[in-house]
Formats: sequence, structure tokens, C-alpha cells
Amino acid sequence: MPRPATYDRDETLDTAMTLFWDKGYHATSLKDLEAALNMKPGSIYAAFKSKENLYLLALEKYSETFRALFKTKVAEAKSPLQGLADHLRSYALLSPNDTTRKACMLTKTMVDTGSTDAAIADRSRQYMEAMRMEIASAFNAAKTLGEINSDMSPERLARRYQANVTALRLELHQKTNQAELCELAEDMAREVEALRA
Amino acid sequence: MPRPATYDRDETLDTAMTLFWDKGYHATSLKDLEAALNMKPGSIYAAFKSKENLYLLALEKYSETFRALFKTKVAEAKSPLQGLADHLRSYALLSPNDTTRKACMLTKTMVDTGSTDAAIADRSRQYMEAMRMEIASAFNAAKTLGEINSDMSPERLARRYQANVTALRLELHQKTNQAELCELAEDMAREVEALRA
DNA sequence: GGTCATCTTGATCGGGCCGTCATAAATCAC
DNA sequence: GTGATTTATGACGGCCCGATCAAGATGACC
Repeated sequence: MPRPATYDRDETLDTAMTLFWDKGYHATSLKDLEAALNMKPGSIYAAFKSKENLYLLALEKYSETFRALFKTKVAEAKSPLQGLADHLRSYALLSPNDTTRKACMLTKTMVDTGSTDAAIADRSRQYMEAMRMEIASAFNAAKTLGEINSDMSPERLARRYQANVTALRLELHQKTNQAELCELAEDMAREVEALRA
Repeated sequence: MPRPATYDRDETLDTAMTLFWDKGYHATSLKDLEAALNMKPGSIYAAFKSKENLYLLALEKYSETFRALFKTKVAEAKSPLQGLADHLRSYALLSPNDTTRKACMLTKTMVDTGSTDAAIADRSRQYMEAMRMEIASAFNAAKTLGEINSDMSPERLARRYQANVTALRLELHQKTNQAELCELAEDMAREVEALRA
């Protein structure tokens, strides 16, 4: 057997994800990647094929990581609806130096690549939809438990909920002050709780 | 008096605004601008100083145009609250080929330039705030008329409302289908109407 | 129609971009 | 220790970027 790679692929992908998430696809140069990943261009291309492909891998990791996190959080909550409401509040309670205090990477990606990289933008839309399905499934659980009215559409509620999350997280990007962020999150969370039958 | 310019400055700025709004700051190259404005690089720099400055001018125009439009629409509505609610619905009713069927340029700008062009991102934040003041003033009018409860905070309502607009317009960017767009806008509009005292 | 201030042109600049490749280094099997 | 095989390196290429500027074109005034 020949020489093994000297870097941890998963760890490297994680670093790339963070960098891309911060700066966006276009604004992240190979130089930036070389510095962050501690790899020379040749190695990057050997390992990940291209900048675009590396971005897609990072995006996939982002999507899976945070979708799983959401799923777990809702599952561990007192009830699906409560989990959904508290998830909104949790964004406003993020520590000031939490590294996830940013807009959703999928949102940023769609804006950043919508007119220049259809492949990436499309993938991002797919992940966004997958996330919405996850949310819908939580609303559906609430419905099954009789927590919300039976004539509610989980899909419609999910789109509304996702819109709230997207907007709330954009406020993180804009560095809106903590107090107003809490108010906004609270308003959104109350709307979810108001669905209780 | 010397030779006059051969182009209409305002019209040119409008074209630049549309282009920038579509493609974003980074993804718009001078070549793109040359083609769209029908000007050679020298002329562009003579007239607008730099790409960044041109962007700032286009952004200013965007901000003022759409803020005035909003103000007018609310003023002409049956009541401030009704104007606010219907404004949300109007996004979902935009013609399929309406050129303003896009995410808000201020939102896109903040995402696009947040990590690379502080000057532009800051300006965008300011315009966003100005728009929020405009919304707050509409809620305040509703309050004065007794349309909504007197213990409501116009600023807080405005931030919530702006979050809704931002998210709704991002759905335009994603080309969400008309039916679901209408549902989402309706959900948001109903929330506004539910404030009625 | 001559003068002159201004506008317009487009070749050109330095630089950074993404991506490649020949070479060197490292590891394992025997 | 040797050879086979993979990884790592970083200088380099071709391209396009935003920006400049000297020269030419144009129109307003006398």
C-alpha cells in the first residue's frame, strides 16, 4: 500500500465549509482556501477536483449537519410544537461569539450563485426543500398528537416557518442588536405557539 | 459651454441598477456594464468614478425609488393597516415577467458584500433601516387612527413586518411557484390584519 | 470657422483569478 | 534496501478583472 494522505478529509471539509459560509462562493479565492486548509493548490485539486466541487461537498455537509441537528432538537423537546417554537428562540440566544451566528448558508448560496452558477444554486434549492420537508414532518407530528388543529397543512406551515427562520438568521448576518433580535424571535415563536389547538 | 454628454445619466443609472440587482456586485463585470450601459470603460470611470461608486449610486436610486413607492401605496390605501397587508399580497401578485420579481436589492447586497466591501454593506444597512422607519411610520399612523392597539410598538411591528417582506421576496428569487407564494403572502397579510383592535 | 473645454475611445496596465503539471517526497510491500 | 505507488509541492499559464490615459472626436461659443 502506498503513502496515505496527511490530512483528515472530514476536518478539511469542515474548515472549507466555515470559510465558504463566511465569505461566499465568489469571494472565496483559492488563496483563501490554501491558507485555511493548509494545502497547496495541487493537493486541493487532487483531493476535491475543483473549487465548485469542493463547495458542493461543503454545502452537502452543511445541509446534513444542520438538518440532523434540527431533527434531534425537535425530537428531544417536550412536544413537536414546543420544539419548533423554541428552535426559533434559540437563534436569538446564540452566544455573541458563536460561529454559527450567520445567515443560513443555503440562503447565502442562492443569492450568491443564483445568476452565475446554476448547478450550485439548484443544489442549494434542493437542500432548502429537504429542510422544509423536515419542518413539515415536525408539524405533522404535532398534528398527529392533536397539538394543532387537524385542518392545518403541515407543508404550508412549514413554508411559513422556514420564511421566519430565514429572515431571523439574516438579522444575525446584519448584526442586529440582541434585544431586538430577541423580540423578533419571540414574536415568531409566539405565532407558532398560537397554533396550539 | 463645452460639449454635453451623449447619455442620459438617470437612465444609465437605472440600467446599472437593474444589472447590479440581477447579478450582484461581484458577479457584475466591467464588460457587463460596458455592454448594458453602452459605454466604454473610460466613459464609465469619467462619469461614475469607479465600479464601487456606481454601485452605491445605483443602490441609492433603488432605495429611494422603492421607499417612495411604498409610501405612496400605503398613503393611497383605505387605511394604513390595510395598505401594509395588501402590500405583502402585492408581491405574490406580481406578473410572471415583472422585472421586480426578485429578492430585495438591499438584502442581496448585504449578503454579497458583507465580508468584502464594508462600505457598500454598511450603506445597505442604512437604507434597510430607513425603510424600516418608513414601515414603522405606517404602523404608527394605524395606531393614531386607533386601528391597532395603543400598547403596540411600531418599531417592533416594523421589524417583524420587514422580516416578512424580506423572506417573501427571497421566495421570488427562488422562483417558488405562484400558488405557494400566494399562500405565504396571505398568511403574512392575515397576521397584519389580525392586529386590528 | 477657429478655439477650447469637455466627452469618448479602446489599447493597455498590473494584478489576481482558477487550474495544471513536472518534480520531489513519503510510505508500504517484499 | 529497493521499487512501486501515491501524495505533496509550488511555479507557472492563460485568462479576465478593474482601472488608466493619451489621443481623437464633438459641440458651444466667439
